[in-house]
Amino acid sequence: MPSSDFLREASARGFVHQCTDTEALDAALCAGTVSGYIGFDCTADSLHVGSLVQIMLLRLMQRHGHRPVVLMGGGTTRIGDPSGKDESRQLLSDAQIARNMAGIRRVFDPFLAFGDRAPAALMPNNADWLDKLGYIDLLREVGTHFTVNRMLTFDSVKLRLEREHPLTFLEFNYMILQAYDFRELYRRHGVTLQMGGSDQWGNIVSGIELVRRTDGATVFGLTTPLLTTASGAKMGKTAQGAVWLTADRLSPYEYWQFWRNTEDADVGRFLRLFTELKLDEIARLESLAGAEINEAKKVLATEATALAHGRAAADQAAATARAAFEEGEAAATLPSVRVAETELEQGVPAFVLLVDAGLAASNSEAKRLIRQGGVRVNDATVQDEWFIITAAHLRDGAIKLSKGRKHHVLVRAE
RNA sequence: GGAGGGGUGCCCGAGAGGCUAAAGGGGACGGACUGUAAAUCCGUUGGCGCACGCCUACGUUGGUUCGAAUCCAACCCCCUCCA
Repeated sequence: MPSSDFLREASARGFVHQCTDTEALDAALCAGTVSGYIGFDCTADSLHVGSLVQIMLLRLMQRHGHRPVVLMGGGTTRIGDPSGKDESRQLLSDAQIARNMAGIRRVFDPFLAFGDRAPAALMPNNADWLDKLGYIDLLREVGTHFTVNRMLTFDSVKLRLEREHPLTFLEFNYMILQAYDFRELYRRHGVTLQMGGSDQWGNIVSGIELVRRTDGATVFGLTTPLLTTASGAKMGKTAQGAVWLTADRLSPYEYWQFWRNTEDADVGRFLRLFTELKLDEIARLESLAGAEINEAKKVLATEATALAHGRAAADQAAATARAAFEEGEAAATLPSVRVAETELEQGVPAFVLLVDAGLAASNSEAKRLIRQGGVRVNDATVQDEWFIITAAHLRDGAIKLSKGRKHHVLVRAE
């Protein structure tokens, strides 16, 4: 059992997959403030739940008085992470990267305190040092510490070679750049811990060794488990796409819904990782049997939403869902679309409204949905694919349009 | 630079002149069953005011043909081996 608060809670909550030296890290955490970092690529202007474990881990550090460091991969993104498959990654412009970085910064605001609070979070950008690197200098100074023999043994490399999938030299160099990042953060900010997903293990270890060889310092690495749902699916994909952490990409209500629809078997694990409820409370919630566990899912949804979007938005999302699902009412806070009043008075085919409301991608799809009995207007199933919706369907100024059991949109006249 | 293999729908992957809007699987969506869960079963899965019609689609551009994802040419990209 680790004696540092941070490590003890991190392992109890399921954040720890592997650690380079648990005891020594634990001792360092007990001795004083530790700065730990996780790197993020700047390939989009927001992050999705796929990164949430890492974000929560940084937050956990800060809660226990340590300094979280968010490394923006401004430099590495200029090259483009080659780990994707055959897709030709389009190079992002510097302006786009800058924009993405600003967007990602926003993601962290609710999770970390950057200001002047004691161990304020930092957000350096590796472009600050990578851009200036001279190739020959790097080879002489860093390259000598890496043996190809060793590099070939890393899983990321080995798997590729075994499966006879191409591995570009650029990709092969990635671990060197990442190792360089670690050393740079150690030198600039005294960062002694790198965290990341379990797939980062090799890269992290490389950094640790580089720091030890060139600077004679002992630094640590810690990885989080790879997250999949209990039924094996990748975390964070939903009908509409990725589950984004910012409201401009995904509304708090939909974010809440995502967590509400967690599989039974994942509830306990997710409560530990993605909420800050006490562990005994979580134990109680996850032990709920049968339909009771829905209560736990609601708590999970509300707590997780509160972290990303604030308590008020989370409560409102919960209330909206309660009204829509448990009372069968059209809560005024459901997502809504506006339609011209005149149009509504003349009557609009239901399939057209479905498309306008974003519930269907095309008229064909909308009609298909109706044919399959998946569409309801004010909770009455639409039978005819040419069904016309008129102002007469308005209830309190809105029409509740539903697709399937879970998707509701209010159509308002204007 | 040389030799060979390949680029198909959201993804994987069949097809090798008309019967192909393109098998099969995955994913996704809808329905049934439920608990806004999982598993299971059924259905759907290019667009178009849309049932036998039109348009768009098998790397790109041209060509052969009554007719091309399928044949030919050039080009682009990827992979393997050789130099």
